[in-house]
Parts: sequence; C-alpha cells; structure tokens
Amino acid sequence: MNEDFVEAVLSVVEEIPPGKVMSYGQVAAQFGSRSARGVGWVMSRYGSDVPWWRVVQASGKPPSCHENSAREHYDAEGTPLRLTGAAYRLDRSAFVA
DNA sequence: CCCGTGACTTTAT
DNA sequence: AATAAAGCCACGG
Repeated sequence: MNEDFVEAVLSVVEEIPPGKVMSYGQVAAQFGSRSARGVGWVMSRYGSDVPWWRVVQASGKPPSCHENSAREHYDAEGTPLRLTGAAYRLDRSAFVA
C-alpha cells in the first residue's frame, strides 16, 4: 500500500487542533492531493489511530456513518457542530463555525 | 489490465 | 433547491 498517502492523511488528521474540524477535501489538499475518497478510504482502515471525528464532510456534517458516535466525541472534546458548510473553502486551515 | 467499491467533493443541469 | 455526472486515490476481485 502507499504508506506515504496513509502517513500523510494520518499526519494531517492528527494535527487538527481540538475544537476544530477539517473536511476530507481540505485534509487531502493539505498533503497535496485532491482525493477526498482516498482520505475516507484511509480513515476506514487507519482511522482507528487518529481523531477521525475531527474530519467531517464538506457540508460540515460528520461522516455518513459514525455520526452518532462522532457526536459523543464532539460532546467530550467540546467541538461545536454549527458548520454550515461555507467557510471551509476560503479558509484552508482547520475551521470551526 | 479493467471494473467495482468506499467514512468524498465539485460543477453543471 | 435537488439531482446527475465527473473527478479523485487506493485496494480487491
């Protein structure tokens, strides 16, 4: 497998500060790729080792699966979930509404 | 080598 | 606003 790809994704996700979230596309863009699917693919396999709940869809909503579990993490970490899906494109950094 | 699949994104109709 | 199609990366069959 391309450990570089995996390593890049995991690194970016692990660097997301608490209370902030990044979209898959933004995470991919952080390491010079554009594959949100690649990121999601990595997450499905290696997400267990990274704060996957800090990675959300471009719409700002948690992943299609795990949304319920993600809310527990948000509640525990205090991550606000008021992303309306507007700021992610202009702000390529970890964002929070 | 080609096709399908997956925690996705974006543009166009 | 909602739906459709294309694009993207990696893996398995």
